[in-house]
Amino acid sequence: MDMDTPKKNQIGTPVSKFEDSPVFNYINSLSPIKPVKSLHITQTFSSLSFGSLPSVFTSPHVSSHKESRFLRRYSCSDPSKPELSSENGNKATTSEGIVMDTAQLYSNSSELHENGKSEVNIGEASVEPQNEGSTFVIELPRVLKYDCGSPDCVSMPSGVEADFATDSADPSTSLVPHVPDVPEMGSSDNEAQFQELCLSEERKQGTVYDWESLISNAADILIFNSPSGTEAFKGLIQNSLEPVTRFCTSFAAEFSHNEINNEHQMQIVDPVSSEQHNGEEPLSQTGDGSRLEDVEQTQDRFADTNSNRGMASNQSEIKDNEDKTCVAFACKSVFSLHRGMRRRCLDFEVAGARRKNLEDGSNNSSVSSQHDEEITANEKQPGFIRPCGESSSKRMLPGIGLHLNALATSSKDCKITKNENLSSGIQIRLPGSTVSIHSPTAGQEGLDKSLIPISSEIDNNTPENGVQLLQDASQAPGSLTSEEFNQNSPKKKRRRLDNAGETEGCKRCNCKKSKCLKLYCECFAAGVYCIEPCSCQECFNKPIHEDTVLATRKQIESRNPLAFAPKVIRSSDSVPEFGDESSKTPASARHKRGCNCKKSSCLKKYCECYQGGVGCSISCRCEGCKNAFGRKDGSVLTGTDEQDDEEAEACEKSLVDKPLQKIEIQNNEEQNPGSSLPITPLRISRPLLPIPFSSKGKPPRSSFLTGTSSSGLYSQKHGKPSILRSQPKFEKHVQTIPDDEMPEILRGDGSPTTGIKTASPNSKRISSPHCHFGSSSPGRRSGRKLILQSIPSFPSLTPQH
DNA sequence: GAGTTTGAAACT
DNA sequence: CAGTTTCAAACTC
Repeated sequence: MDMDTPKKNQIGTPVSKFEDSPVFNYINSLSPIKPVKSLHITQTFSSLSFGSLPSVFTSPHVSSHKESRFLRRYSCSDPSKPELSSENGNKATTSEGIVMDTAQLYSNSSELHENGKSEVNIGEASVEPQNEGSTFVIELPRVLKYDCGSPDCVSMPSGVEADFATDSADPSTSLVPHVPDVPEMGSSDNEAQFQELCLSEERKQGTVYDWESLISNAADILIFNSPSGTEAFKGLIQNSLEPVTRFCTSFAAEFSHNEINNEHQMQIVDPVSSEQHNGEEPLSQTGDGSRLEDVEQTQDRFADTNSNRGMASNQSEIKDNEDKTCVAFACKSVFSLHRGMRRRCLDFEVAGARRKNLEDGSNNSSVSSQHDEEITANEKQPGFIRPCGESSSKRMLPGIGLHLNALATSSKDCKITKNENLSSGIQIRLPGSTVSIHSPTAGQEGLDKSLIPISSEIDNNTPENGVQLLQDASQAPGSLTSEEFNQNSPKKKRRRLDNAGETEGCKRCNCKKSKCLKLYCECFAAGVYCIEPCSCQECFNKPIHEDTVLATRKQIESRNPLAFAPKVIRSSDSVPEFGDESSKTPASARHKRGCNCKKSSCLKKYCECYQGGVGCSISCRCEGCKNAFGRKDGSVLTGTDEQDDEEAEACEKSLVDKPLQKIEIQNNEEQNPGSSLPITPLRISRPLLPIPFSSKGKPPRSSFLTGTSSSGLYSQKHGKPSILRSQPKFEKHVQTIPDDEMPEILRGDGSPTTGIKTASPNSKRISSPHCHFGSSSPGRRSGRKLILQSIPSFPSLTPQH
């Protein structure tokens, strides 16, 4: 809970920044009109949200005509899109001028990017140069909105929230601030869109919550601004049971709201864009049915554009049922929120079960109920999380912190998920989808579908997904990831299977003598109870022996307070996802204690650093370190060109994969240090990879959440709060550097390695291009824009993975 | 699936 | 803190 408040606070600060920014002022000055529009928006928003929504639900296709908008919207915040569209359409009728403008803006922006099709543009991440205010403005607002909503987004969200609150008063202002941010977030509109898409889920989570809260209570709107993001989430969760309509409505309202604002801004900013829109407007304004089609088309386009990436699945889902999408969004949001909780297991199996459940009776309620149950369970179980078998979510919460490490180590799951995310360019969203998977929300078909593919990917790279995954892997930096993903080898298969099992339940242990009461046991170390899949003997790590488990845990902690803390600590950079993230990023994730490898050259999972997807640091005592994620020397694989390339790829990929791990890693405290620490680009880069997730938002969050709870189990008690924490943490990370060790480690990492023992020549790290983020860590913000631009579409897609 | 290797965890 | 033992995962065959 507390965590949430900090986030909000942080958010608030960003907003202020925007307002303070000259750009913001300029915009304000420009927009006398804006206020009026804003008014409309707000009005429409409220009215639409409530009134229009029902219709939307009834007719899923209500989507607005303006495909471009929707596309973006879909891309950005998929679930809400339909609703929004519908609402937008309504709004359009009501306030045609505004709506049209927005549509034009979108279209224009798209045209600007590519002469034509907004979709294409959307798909394309690039277009940095385009930056004409119009384009950016359009997308940005969305992004901002989404970001705003999402707790994850530190800067952005905060800004958004603030804007949101302010919007009621001055939409223009809110918009303005966003614009500047947008460029940072995504160099181009497309990128922004992608990011939005990717992040959308995560953001959605946050946003959704906010929206819901808004819907439920007008006062809730204020909530955005209010620090109590957590509350909003809770409300969402609880509300999840409530008719999805609220979500939809809320989404629609928000979207309309955002769109309107954007439109206004856009218009103000670019008269030209408005003109272009005018030409397009007629189309967009077509009846609602057209809107639906448009939406679908846009989605399709999206899918097409992103098909290579693997987005299609998600989009298809959306297409399937707009209403469902609404629900899905809600679910996703909920899931995303819970991700951290569940993440521990990331159990695909569980997810599948959940999916099934969702499908069967899939209902938000189910989800919420699950969450509730989980929560309750968590509360009941002080320390440990149940294994996958049990309510994974519950487990996740408590044990997340520990699990994170373990999970990270187990990276398999994480990687898989990451891959998945990556695989679907838009896929980035996939993460969300993955989330959805986990989430009980599965009620939605779309979600289910997404989930299924994902699962398939996870299990085996299913043809579709698999291909994508492969591609992704190829694309993805992480040579490692590719390896893991590709794992067609029997072993790999095993792992997958195991992972599947693990993911289902989490990791499986095979303890024979430790009774699963020592850190030897991954389950115990992760703060999770052993479950069926475990092959352990004489296991005491079960709820039945809760007392024993807790007592043992205490003992171990008394010896080493950080024994259950995530082994891998990420720098806050990773967290910063949002726009900044990439730029900020160079997350320097490091192993807390460092490894002591002598024969594995830190190239095998024997090495905890490698297993955790992080580079070795000064703290490592390894010999002949060749850690692909970064050598303790500080050189990141630079030594070998291959490695470099791989690293570069890996950076992105690994980031994708690692994000989970990284997520895991982060304890609030620990994270902070990392942020502060200068990161070696290479190391950071990969570690940063996770950050991309952050950009994607969800993964990081969950990870963060999980990670945040250094003592996942215990943290679980706080459960939700932990999630909230996670978000705040990101921001905080940078600022705060709580942990003793972590910071040091990170620092050590950041600093060129002393190469204590390493026999290998320590080559200075070569800041691999991929590491962009990492390099920029110090001056994150300043570099953001550059980074975004520099970032390949791929990264942007994944939203930083 | 059995056996080996490896390095962390635990112990002294 | 260093050295040794124990342990279970990772890996190989």
